[in-house]
Amino acid sequence: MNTKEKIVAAALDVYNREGIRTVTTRQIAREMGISAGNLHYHFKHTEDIIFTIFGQLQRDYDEMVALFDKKDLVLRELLQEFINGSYRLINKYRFIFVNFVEVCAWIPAIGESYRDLVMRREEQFVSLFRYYAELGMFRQDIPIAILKGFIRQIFIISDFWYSSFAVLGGRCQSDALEDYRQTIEVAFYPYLT
Amino acid sequence: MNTKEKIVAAALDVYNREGIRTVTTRQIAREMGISAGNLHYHFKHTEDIIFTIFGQLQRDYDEMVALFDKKDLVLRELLQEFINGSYRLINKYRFIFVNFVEVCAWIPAIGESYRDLVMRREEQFVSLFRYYAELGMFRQDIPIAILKGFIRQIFIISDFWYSSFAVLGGRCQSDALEDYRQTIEVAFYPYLT
DNA sequence: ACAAAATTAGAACAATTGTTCTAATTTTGT
DNA sequence: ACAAAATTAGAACAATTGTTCTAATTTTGT
Repeated sequence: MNTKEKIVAAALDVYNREGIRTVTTRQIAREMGISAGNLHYHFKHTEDIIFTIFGQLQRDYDEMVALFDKKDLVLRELLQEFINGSYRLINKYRFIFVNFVEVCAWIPAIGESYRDLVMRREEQFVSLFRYYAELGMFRQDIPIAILKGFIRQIFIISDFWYSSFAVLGGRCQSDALEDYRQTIEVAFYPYLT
Repeated sequence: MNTKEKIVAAALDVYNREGIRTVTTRQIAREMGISAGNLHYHFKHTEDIIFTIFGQLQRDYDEMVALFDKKDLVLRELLQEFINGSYRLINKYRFIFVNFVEVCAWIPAIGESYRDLVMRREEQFVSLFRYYAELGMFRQDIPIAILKGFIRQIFIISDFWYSSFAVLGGRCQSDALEDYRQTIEVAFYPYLT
């Protein structure tokens, strides 16, 4: 791992731990035992670090989705894979989810990139649900408007479940995954056959 | 409106507009045409302003709920009142919702106060749904675990819908309410009879 | 009317911030 | 082996921050 990668890893760690509000580039540098000057040699601006982290999140996400496609799963299996996989990402990059609006206002390219991702995701979900509806695993009597609303719901829950969990005072890791699983499953419950 | 109230109003306005990340007490003071020294005469610390705003949000919320209780509504009417009322609050205090985790980490009293509110809200919802289930307006066959999960879902959506809307690039006010209404209604859809 | 208290503006302070600059050291390609 | 390029530490900079201090002005209670 070269210095640039180490900076990204350290920044992710510190941001997750303390939030973007109070963390400084000096603190990130100190934490990893390099000078602030050196950090800014590799990343001229703080935004550049965060933008790099966001890029990593997107690559991780695409990788996860590609993995699902290969496996050809039953809907309930896919749901479990989705829960485990998305939880891992949400937890790994939680500071971004916790500060999503501010980050997008600060670095507009992240907002644009996210909106692209969401549009792709939405289509994937629609065709996925159609596929499982034909296999009799997903309800067939759902109007498209409701279906899109349901997908929107899943996005809100998966993007902001961590924020809610954190605000409610959740700490323990094992509780966290169970809480996330429960929340997503309940959202799906009325739509499964 | 005395100076103290004016400061709170101006702060709410500026925070909603620009987010807590970049706004300074100097900027709030400048915006309302008073000196920074004067602002800090009324609020020694920045946290005190935010804590006051959060107190206002809670009073507004309690007021809204009390209004519902008086009216003795049919479930679908109540749902509409809830959507309109909660939207008004979410929009009025949007900067808090957008920075909920950071605000709670910064000012622990807000987190504690919110957790109290959520516990009260949860009980209210359970007994409300029981009441409407007896009247045949809400499904009676929902296990309590699912019901609690559904309530959790509603909280996540109402607390973070704005964040999602903002990140998706939503701007226009009229679109916003419709989007919120649609999202909440779809969440309720499978549980109404 | 007038003393005491409350409010105000503006200067001042000490700390911190992101970033740049400089000079030294290390690594790389040949 | 050695010149050029990349990396590093640490000092330096200019701007900004929340907050305090001081002295003036305004309001309040009697």
